[in-house]
Amino acid sequence: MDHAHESVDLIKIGAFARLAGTNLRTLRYYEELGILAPAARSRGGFRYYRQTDLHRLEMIRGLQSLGLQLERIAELMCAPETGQESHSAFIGRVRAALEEQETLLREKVRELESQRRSVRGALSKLGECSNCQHHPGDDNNHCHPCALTGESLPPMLSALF
Amino acid sequence: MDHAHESVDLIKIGAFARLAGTNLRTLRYYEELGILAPAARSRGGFRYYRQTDLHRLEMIRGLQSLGLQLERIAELMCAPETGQESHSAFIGRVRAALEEQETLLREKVRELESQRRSVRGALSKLGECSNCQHHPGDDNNHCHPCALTGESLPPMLSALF
DNA sequence: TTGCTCCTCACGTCACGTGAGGTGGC
DNA sequence: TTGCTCCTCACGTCACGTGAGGTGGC
Repeated sequence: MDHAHESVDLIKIGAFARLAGTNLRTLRYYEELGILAPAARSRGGFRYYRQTDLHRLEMIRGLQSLGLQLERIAELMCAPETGQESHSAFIGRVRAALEEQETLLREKVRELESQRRSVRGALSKLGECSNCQHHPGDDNNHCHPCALTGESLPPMLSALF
Repeated sequence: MDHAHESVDLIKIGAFARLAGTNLRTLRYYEELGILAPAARSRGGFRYYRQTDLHRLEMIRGLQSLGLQLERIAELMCAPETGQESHSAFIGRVRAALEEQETLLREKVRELESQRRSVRGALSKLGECSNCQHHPGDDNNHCHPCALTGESLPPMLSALF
């Protein structure tokens, strides 16, 4: 348990947090939930992390940014030591986790690209608005429909008018 | 204030939430923060929303999924009625909000594409692992480096080994 | 009038943020 | 020994979740 001094690349929580762009509280919370445990503890209770655990942390952060809760992330990324498990079963779990993430990433990218098209559409319509004497307000139903074209506004403009 | 019955397309909070795929608590919270106010209230206090406000809600949700806090979203999407403001100043604010969103979307998509390449790399390497007799564990430094190739694992595999 | 929807508190939760007060490590 | 880092509580916060108890609307 206490071989911090004999291992090669263990670093303390502060350095680990800096390298990862996060902070101490978050790392302690992840340990509490069993998502990311330090490789060792010193006699005094100091946490020591492996540099390779930076990749694990990056994966956790990536899954969080996709909207997953930490409990779900813990399931997907559960430690290898789940009882006595065959090699192929372990590989299967890893593959399933990666494929799940792939699916989520694909869907999210599609969603964001669609949002982006919507924003671009609004920006291009906004070019006309700057040369228009009509103001969005209660009187003209917030420019719905547009007085120039008679068409309804792009959704992202409707959101702001 | 109380012209719910004379307006055309006002709907109650339940129908609005269903159409938007959200719930009542969230809508009430957005009103409390001043991000999304109902167009009208009935005598009894019932909230009435415009269908066009669905677009506003979608924009809020989109910005949230990019990691923005509601306070920041409130600033970006602040209502037109900010004192006496010129037409061009208002258009300028709208353009700034849309351009900010465009930038955030562009960056996020790049980030997700990069994550996706990383996941794909891990999945392809995992094909080799299923035919390998080595197990990741404390004894072999969790397959770091890989016993077959001598190279370090793809980050997303390192995260799970 | 009945039933469904909506109302306002108000306490709970998740993922941390932020000190208080104390100790470890080179 | 000094200074910086780390430790464990523990209360606060943001964005809601989830009832309790009561009233509005067709």
